[in-house]
Amino acid sequence: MSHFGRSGPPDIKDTYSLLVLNITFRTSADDLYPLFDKYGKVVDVFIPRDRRTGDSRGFAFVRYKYADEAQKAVEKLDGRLVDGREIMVQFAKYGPNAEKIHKGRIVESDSKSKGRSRSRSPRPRYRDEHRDRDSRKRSRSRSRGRYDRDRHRGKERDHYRSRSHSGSPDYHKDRGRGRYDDKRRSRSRSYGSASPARRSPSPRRSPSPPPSRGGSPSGRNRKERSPTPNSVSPRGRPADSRSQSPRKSDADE
DNA sequence: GTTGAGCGTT
Repeated sequence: MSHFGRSGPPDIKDTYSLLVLNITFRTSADDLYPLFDKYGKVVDVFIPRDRRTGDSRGFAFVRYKYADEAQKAVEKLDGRLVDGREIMVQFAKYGPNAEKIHKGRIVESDSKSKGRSRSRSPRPRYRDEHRDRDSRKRSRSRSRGRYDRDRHRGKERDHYRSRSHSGSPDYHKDRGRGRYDDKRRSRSRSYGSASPARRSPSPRRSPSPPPSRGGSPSGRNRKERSPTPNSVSPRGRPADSRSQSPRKSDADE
């Protein structure tokens, strides 16, 4: 039975939290308890799950009674194949008892460990090295982003929709910001990738360096505002094909 | 039914 996490935190005054990552979405605390308990005294195993779906997030927290045991479990269970997947066990960095861990310095060396000649591994993550770091980072915006975005977007949109379809300054702001960000990023990349020297042969001599953000927006702003201040729509948006021909549904909705 | 970097609840 999984009485872990359901009864809440038993006692974190003298327990060390271990973070288990890379676990399968089907792995439960009961499955990790015996595995971790074998290496030391596990006080509690908690696996954060989604409130809406109730599915595991893919990581679990294992609380050990002693640091030496926890460390041992980390070295032993870290990289262990669980449910067909290699799990990553490491000391919890953030959490309710993070302070304790930081103070106790369990990861470094304890009075108990001191006497013991334990050559702790320099944490050589062969897995990470083998795997492409870029790919990892890129894939990062998938599961998490999806959930977060879906949740936030749906809520916000619903809220606005519920209130009124007209008068949404935030909506415009959000959209403009997103687009601006994209454009800026694209340009920024071009500069460094295409030919920075050509665009900026003498950066230090240049009296007006490329404004990144807030530095001197007048450069771009003035350009749009100076030429055709009257052309701009009353809404404050320049003539745009998209805005010029709004969908009927837009007005309807 | 899917996903895969990270940090936690009664």
